[in-house]
Amino acid sequence: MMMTESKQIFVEYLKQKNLKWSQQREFILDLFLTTQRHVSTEELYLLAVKTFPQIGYSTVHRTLKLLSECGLASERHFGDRYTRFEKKQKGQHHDHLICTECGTIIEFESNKIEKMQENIAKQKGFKVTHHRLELYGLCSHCKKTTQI
Amino acid sequence: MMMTESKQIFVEYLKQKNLKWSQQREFILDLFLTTQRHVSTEELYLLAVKTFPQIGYSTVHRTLKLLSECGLASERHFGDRYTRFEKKQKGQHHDHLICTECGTIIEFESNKIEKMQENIAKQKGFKVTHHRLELYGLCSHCKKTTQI
DNA sequence: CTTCATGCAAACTTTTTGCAAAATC
DNA sequence: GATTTTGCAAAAAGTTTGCATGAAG
Repeated sequence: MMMTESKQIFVEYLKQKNLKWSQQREFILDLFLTTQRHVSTEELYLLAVKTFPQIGYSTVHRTLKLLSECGLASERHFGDRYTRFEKKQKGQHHDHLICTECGTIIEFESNKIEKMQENIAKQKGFKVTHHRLELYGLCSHCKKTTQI
Repeated sequence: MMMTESKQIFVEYLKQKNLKWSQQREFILDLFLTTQRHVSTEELYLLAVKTFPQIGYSTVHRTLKLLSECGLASERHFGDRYTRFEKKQKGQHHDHLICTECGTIIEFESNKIEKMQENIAKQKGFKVTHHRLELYGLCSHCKKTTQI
């Protein structure tokens, strides 16, 4: 079995909780790691079925929940009503640019903005633990094609 | 009938769409305007029932949708699975500080941050139409009480 | 008196759960 | 062999819709 760092974390988490390693769990983890960042359960399920036809929706769903629990994924909501799962790499925070036309999601980070956020929070007496910043608009491609 | 500016906008919108003014619609608009900013349909319905016992959930829901359509409200998702409705005042944009302990939501705005967002978007070729910035953490009150 | 809104209940959508059969330890 | 997982189907949780009745224009 190929043992990436993520897989080790997952295996370790399962062991610690007296849960079992399974073909499906390994398959879903691998698939999740190779997809674009922001999949819904539905999307990952549809992908999974292609190479693992008998797999169940709930298995995918429960595995994604497990991945969230052990810190490999985090759940996000981008305005539609799907829960999306994002890969979480240790210490790597980023924000999102989202194209409202084609759905493209680009990641970015800005220390300057984060500093300012801290300042604002301090003014209001808040201690920030995390944040979310999303810029919605048209990507370079859609900007051209939707011009009249 | 007391005619606030919001009410005029709503009445105008209904007229234009050949829809009717009704007791319920007026009541729900008034109630919505006097609540804290971020109510879900459920929350507003429960409030409404207190003084208008026979009112229906779907009436509340449909009225909130109408308010969104005519620009008096906008739909938001804050991570839980409720859709929340926020009052929208013309030209007034703001972001949110959210206490993860007690749920308090404080609004703020920062032109500096918005300028920086524009810069970043420009670098990536994006044309930003709107954005959302949420800072999660502990408010001044909860910061104290959760300290060990 | 015609058309639209209401309130109910039922349908939908997405997420979650119960359970018998199967896989893991 | 005992215990957990799986995949199904059914339940939950939130949102949306169809329809007979009642209100608005």
